Amino acid sequence: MATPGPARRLSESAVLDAAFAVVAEHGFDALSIRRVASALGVSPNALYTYVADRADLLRGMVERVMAAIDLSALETTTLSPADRLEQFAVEMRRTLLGHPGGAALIMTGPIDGPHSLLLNEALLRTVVDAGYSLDDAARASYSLQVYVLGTVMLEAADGGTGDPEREEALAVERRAALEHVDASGVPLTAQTADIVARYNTTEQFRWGIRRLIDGMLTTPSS
Amino acid sequence: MATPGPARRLSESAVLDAAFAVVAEHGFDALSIRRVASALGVSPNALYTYVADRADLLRGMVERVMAAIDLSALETTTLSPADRLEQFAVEMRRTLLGHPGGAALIMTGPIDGPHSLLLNEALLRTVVDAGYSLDDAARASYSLQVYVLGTVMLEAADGGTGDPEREEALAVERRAALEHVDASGVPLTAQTADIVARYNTTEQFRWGIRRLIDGMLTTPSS
DNA sequence: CGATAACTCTGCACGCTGTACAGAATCGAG
DNA sequence: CTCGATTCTGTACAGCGTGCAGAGTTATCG
Repeated sequence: MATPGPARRLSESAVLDAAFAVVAEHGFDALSIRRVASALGVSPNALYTYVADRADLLRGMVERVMAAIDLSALETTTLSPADRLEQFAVEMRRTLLGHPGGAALIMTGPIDGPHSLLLNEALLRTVVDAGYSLDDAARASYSLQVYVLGTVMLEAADGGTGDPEREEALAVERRAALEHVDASGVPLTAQTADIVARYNTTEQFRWGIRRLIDGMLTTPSS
Repeated sequence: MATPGPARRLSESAVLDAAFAVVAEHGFDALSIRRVASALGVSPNALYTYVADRADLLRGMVERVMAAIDLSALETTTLSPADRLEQFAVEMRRTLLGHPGGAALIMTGPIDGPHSLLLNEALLRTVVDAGYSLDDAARASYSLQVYVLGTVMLEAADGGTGDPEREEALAVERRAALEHVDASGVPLTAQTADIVARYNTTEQFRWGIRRLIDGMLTTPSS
């Protein structure tokens, strides 16, 4: 080894593993330096060898989650560019909601790590392939990310996990809750309760993202 | 008074005022029951008369922020429905980013208070006015909220406050940071650095929300 | 080989958090 | 006047991030 001192007993990767394990078992709110350390059988301050502070730990976790997103739908040339974008968006939403703490993590700070750049790059390639200018491709790429991340945030706040069964259960629950809303001030909302209850579903996500994509890919270049 | 016991020295409204004052002065991360209590010159536990717990305080604050959003653009019948939606979206983003802690607050839990319902209702009216079915109007209303809230979340994580000057300063800063990115793996991102640096600006927001709106209002009913 | 300097990890400490619990003070109703 | 409900204070506990001092381990240099 090139450096003096005792060999490290852990690695940043092991710390991240433990952090995700804590989130998976006890939930994102229970994530703490002390808990991760105890899961690793190590004193809390030992972690500061591997991460600068709690925020740095979160950055590392965000990077992991972003890396877990499968970009391959964007390269599936048998699909139209619009279909590629839609399929990728669905995949991105699914991954973020399914990953333990994924949704909570994307809200903890800027999303600008290496894997986020790669994701942006893959999106850019797809839109450019569709025949759009680089500038418009960049704007479209960001808008798509906005939509996906916004969805994930709202669904996570509502308790969603990406699991279809849970999605269905939440929709039923939400439908029941809407029965108790006073309809007098919000008649249209009351009339559309069946739709409102299903806001946080894959179908609604597809509905919106598809229209965003179509809006972006049909408007002539600015 | 109908109830026994000493008169209340505060009100939920006063507690919320103090909470926003704390956020305005010390930032959202410094918001705590104890700080709010001390700002009110009262012991921490006194707040529990007015709010059930910290989460309940946050709920109240979210409600306040949602109430601050001006819905009048949606009723401006001199504009086309699409223009009304766009103008409202811009206003909603501006309000959330400008309100102290507004962006952070919308990420703290579900957004389903009374004022959120009113906002949804006003959106529904506008889309229905444009000639769309109630069901599509509901879906469109949610999609627009997703886009606005997603934008606000990402911009807030990046340090945005809705202030145009700050927006400009952040764009310059971000442009400089992109110089140091290794362009080899992400050539298109590097080529579009001028756009990427301006992702979190009002222009980019208008670009995206307009295309979402157009995509929603031109696609025939499902 | 022995000294040195670098490095990892532990233990203690500080100030902060939300909030449970007990009790004092204050009031309206019987 | 008493009783019970209500508001607020004070104390206490378990937990948090992390600064600091020191013990132990190791590669490199004289």
